[in-house]
Amino acid sequence: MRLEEELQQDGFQSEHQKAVLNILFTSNWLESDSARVLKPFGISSQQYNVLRILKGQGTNAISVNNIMSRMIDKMSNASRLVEKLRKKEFIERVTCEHDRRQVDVRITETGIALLKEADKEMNQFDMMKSKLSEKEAIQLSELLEKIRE
Amino acid sequence: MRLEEELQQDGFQSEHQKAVLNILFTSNWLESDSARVLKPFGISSQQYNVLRILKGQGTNAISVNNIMSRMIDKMSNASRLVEKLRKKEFIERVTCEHDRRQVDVRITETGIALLKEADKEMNQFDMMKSKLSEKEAIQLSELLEKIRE
DNA sequence: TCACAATACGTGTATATACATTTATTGTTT
DNA sequence: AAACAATAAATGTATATACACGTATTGTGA
Repeated sequence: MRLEEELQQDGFQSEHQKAVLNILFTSNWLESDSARVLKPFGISSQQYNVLRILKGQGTNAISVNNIMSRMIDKMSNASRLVEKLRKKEFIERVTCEHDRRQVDVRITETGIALLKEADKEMNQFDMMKSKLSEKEAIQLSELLEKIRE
Repeated sequence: MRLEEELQQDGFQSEHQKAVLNILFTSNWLESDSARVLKPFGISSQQYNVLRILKGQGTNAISVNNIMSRMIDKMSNASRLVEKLRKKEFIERVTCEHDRRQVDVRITETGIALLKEADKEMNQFDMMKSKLSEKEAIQLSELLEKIRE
């Protein structure tokens, strides 16, 4: 849908301004969709993000810092997120031998099972595939990465 | 910067997944930049958004509902945002004659002055102009709007 | 080796946010 | 006109978040 209609405006200062607002708006749009899907599972999209990062590490335990550096939202409090996931038994802590400041974390079987169920409902990637060709997806990533140069 | 480096990953499941994560990451990146710029002015980026909407209306007062429908983040509590801006005297309320449920709001001189100062520092649009051509900005908006179809 | 900087993580606190509910007013139906 | 639905905005409340500061541990330079 055109941004002009979404924000009830007749126009924007420039195409550059419109592009910025489109990024922010689309991100919010995606975010609120995943919040809705994840709510029945009792996790936030940030917690989902952490679980996916940990699943990507398989049986490896990684540090809270390592998790943080892989998160989309760098500013979030990884420590508290991890604690919340631990209380729900989706992840577990492993004491790190060579550096006792560090807390290593890995996903549990329960966590993997949850992700499996949640991923069935999280159809954002399938949605994307129906909306954009692979070529267009690559183009989109290229444009966004150009902005962050 | 490439998303693989930003998130310390060697790859993604698909170009579609990468594109979704790129949208979320870039939005966060823009958002935290504006939060940093706006902090000295004592307003959040949502409050800035409301002020810009009201400035766009000139001397016209518009309802809280109207503001909400124009906001990027639809889920935010427009009522409370308006109250915060009013306390700082950046906006004022006008009692609506024909519908006393409604609260009309308009920007004050102080608010306009603040926006003027803040806009000097908010160089996201200039930044965008240096990173993307107008053609690319249009292309980016088109791709994002295609996703939301 | 001892002081001190650096690092990893946790916590305190003020503020923000999401969502449901409440209050006030207006529209509508009979 | 009375009863009830619909709408606009405010508020209550639980949770989330940002940011500064605290604590424990490790690295490092004199």
